[in-house]
Amino acid sequence: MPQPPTHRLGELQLRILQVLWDKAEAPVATVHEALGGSGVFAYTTIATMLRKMEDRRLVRHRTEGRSFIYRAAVAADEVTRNVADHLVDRFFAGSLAEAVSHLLDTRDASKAELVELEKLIAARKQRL
Amino acid sequence: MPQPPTHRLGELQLRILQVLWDKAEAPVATVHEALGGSGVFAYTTIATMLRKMEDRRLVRHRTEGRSFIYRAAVAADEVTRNVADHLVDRFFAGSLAEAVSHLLDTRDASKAELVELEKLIAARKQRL
DNA sequence: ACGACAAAACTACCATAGTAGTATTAACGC
DNA sequence: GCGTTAATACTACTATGGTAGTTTTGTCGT
Repeated sequence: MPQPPTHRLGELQLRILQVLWDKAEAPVATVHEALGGSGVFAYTTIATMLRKMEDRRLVRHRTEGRSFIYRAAVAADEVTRNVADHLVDRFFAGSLAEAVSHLLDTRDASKAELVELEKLIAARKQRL
Repeated sequence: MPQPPTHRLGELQLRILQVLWDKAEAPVATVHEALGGSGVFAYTTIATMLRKMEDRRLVRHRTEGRSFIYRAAVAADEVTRNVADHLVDRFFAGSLAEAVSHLLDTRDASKAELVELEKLIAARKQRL
């Protein structure tokens, strides 16, 4: 089965997946609610999107009574990895350091964050 | 002028922008060539895309003789920042450390890279 | 002046994301 | 049984990215 190209998901698709990752599984109504309810999206919008996403094998469903209970068919890690990799490749010519440098530049990291990053890196150096 | 939403550019658009960032300005033919010439894209594909991108204010052009000389209307930094921010927000709930951690996990960074990152972070700590 | 050429303009597709109204169906309460 | 309701199914439409053929136009060499 060709994994769907997860590095190019739309905004809504992502949000839907995040709900499903969070809840493991959920009927349409729950996803709809989690995304802000009818003030934000029509119920049918979510239902339609879920159906389209099932075509693309991003989610699956089982039936319970007359309801479809959906769950994600791609792992959060998987998607995150694809997106992040893609980003680093496209914008930083594959250079991790450049990518991080840019992140530090533009999100002005706090002292605490920097310390945490140092710890991360130290830990990783150990592991080599 | 509402900046165009640069965090959602297509692959080709990105590649075109990268050529223009690299060359400052260029006629269609040059962009076309830089992207691999007719073996990869028809000339008209690039021309059409550039026109669409001008509609969306991603590029601008001036006329020289009968040729359009295009240049990027969005800065590389700008776009990179938007995309990276978007990524961190969407996937890591805004946590820079989480984002970097994930990057380290999945791209198994070399020792040299880790050292470089340490330097980056040290330098940044100084600057606070 | 005229024809060749090169450039842009126009047109036309396809795919996918997003959005949502309308139709259908099926179960449940009464 | 029958109607209400809640669910999915169907349909339709907009926007955008990608792709490229066809047409028009303008300039340059002869």
